[in-house]
Amino acid sequence: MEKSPLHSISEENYLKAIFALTPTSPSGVSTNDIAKRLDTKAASVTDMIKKLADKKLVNYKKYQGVKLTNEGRKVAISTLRKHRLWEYFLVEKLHFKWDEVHEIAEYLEHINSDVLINRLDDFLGNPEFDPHGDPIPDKDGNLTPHQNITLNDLQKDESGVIVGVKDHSSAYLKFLETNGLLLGINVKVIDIQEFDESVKIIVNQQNEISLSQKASKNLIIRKL
Amino acid sequence: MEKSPLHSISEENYLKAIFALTPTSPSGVSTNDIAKRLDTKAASVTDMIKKLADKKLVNYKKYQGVKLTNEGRKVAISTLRKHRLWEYFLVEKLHFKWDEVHEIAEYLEHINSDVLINRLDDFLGNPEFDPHGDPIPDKDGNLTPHQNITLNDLQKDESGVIVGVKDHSSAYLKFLETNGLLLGINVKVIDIQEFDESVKIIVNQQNEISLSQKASKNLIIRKL
DNA sequence: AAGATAGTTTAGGTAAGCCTAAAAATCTAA
DNA sequence: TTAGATTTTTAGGCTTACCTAAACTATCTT
Ligand SMILES: [Mn+2]
Ligand SMILES: [Mn+2]
Ligand SMILES: [Mn+2]
Ligand SMILES: [Mn+2]
Repeated sequence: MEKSPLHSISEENYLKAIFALTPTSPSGVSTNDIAKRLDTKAASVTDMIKKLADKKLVNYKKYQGVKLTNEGRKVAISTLRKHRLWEYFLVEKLHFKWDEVHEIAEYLEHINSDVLINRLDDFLGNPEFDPHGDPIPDKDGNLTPHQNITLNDLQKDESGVIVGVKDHSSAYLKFLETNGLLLGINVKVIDIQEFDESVKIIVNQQNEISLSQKASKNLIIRKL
Repeated sequence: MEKSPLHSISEENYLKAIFALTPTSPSGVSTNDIAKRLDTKAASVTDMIKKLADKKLVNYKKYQGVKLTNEGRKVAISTLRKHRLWEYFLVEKLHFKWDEVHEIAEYLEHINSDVLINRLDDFLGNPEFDPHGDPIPDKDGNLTPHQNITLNDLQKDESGVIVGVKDHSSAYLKFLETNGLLLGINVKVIDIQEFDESVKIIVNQQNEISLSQKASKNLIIRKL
């Protein structure tokens, strides 16, 4: 008798997607949004939602969108924990760049062994944030949510420290890296253009660069 | 357009099983042997063998058993490399015992990223042997085969060093551990019972213990 | 309030990887 | 050398996770 996993890889990916989309659709995540995020078709999403509802991982009423149950949220957070710990491992121990780790972690996150992930956590020194500044849930599923102030919210002459990114695309992360915009770096807004909301900033009290609104609204900041 | 892996997890497991069974059935590995090793049914094996033959990973003639092609052997060895490197990681970095790592490595071995596995290899210091004494293939697929002399082959008063195990079961590994029979340990045969081929040995020039033939023929030795 | 449109579900189908039961091939041993 | 046993293959089914096309529901526009 082989012990089969409680949740399939697909189920875990759906739960994680619903969890991620919940803040912007708290009244119910739509079929289409899930389909877009998982690069699949709406009909497939409806299929899977029914299975998740049968397993009591989501609450679902036709045409009303979907919400995680407590149990579903637990699975999503546990998957996030694994994803972020593996990302941290890849960057800190195997010297990957922060734009190279997401895809590999998409696979590693589905290795389900509590012993494994807790030992990895200890081996890494119980890190609080992943390489993109996202908080790593602890083994009891506690997740300190990000503050949501971005560079775009700063006024002229205000400064802050980079603590995370909202856009995890390789293109964006590479762009940040070439401009020295890494976690922990100090930024000060010295000018804001009205017409396109682009900002001129000083990076680390040294270089002066200018960022589009799209770039600045994806950079999470702790105000100083 | 998602890039889908060249070989499925199932395909990799079949290729690994065929590779492992080849030494004892060089003229062709039988359907039943594969089924037993993978804990599946003969009919399922026939299905998969056909798929592998279509992909030119094995040569197959009905009722004649199956042999790996060069390409198939490459995939098998690459999977072994991953399996053994992850086992080494689990024992050396996460402090698992040697009897606890196999199952987890069964999953980790299917994460297919050359960059990942080569960086892991470097991080671990390019180990040559896994926690069970099995050789780890290098990145070009070179695999130094084990010598096959076991404790059972030693004559009275001969001694050797433990370099591996043939039986990887948790029961056997735990038994060895409680008797101090670990890799690198010195053993000397001081008596052999004719009637049941059990041996009395001295472990590490200290403890005297007695081993059944079943126990001694699964312990790989380098003669001194 | 009705029709157009956008979003969602259903219907029906596919491929992978497994299964049981039955048929066919091969091996073994008298 | 041939009957019986064993092994292997085939036939037909199942589940998961996808898909397209068509039908349905909800929402927006006039
Ligand atoms: Mn994933
Ligand atoms: Mn991340
Ligand atoms: Mn495996
Ligand atoms: Mn091993």
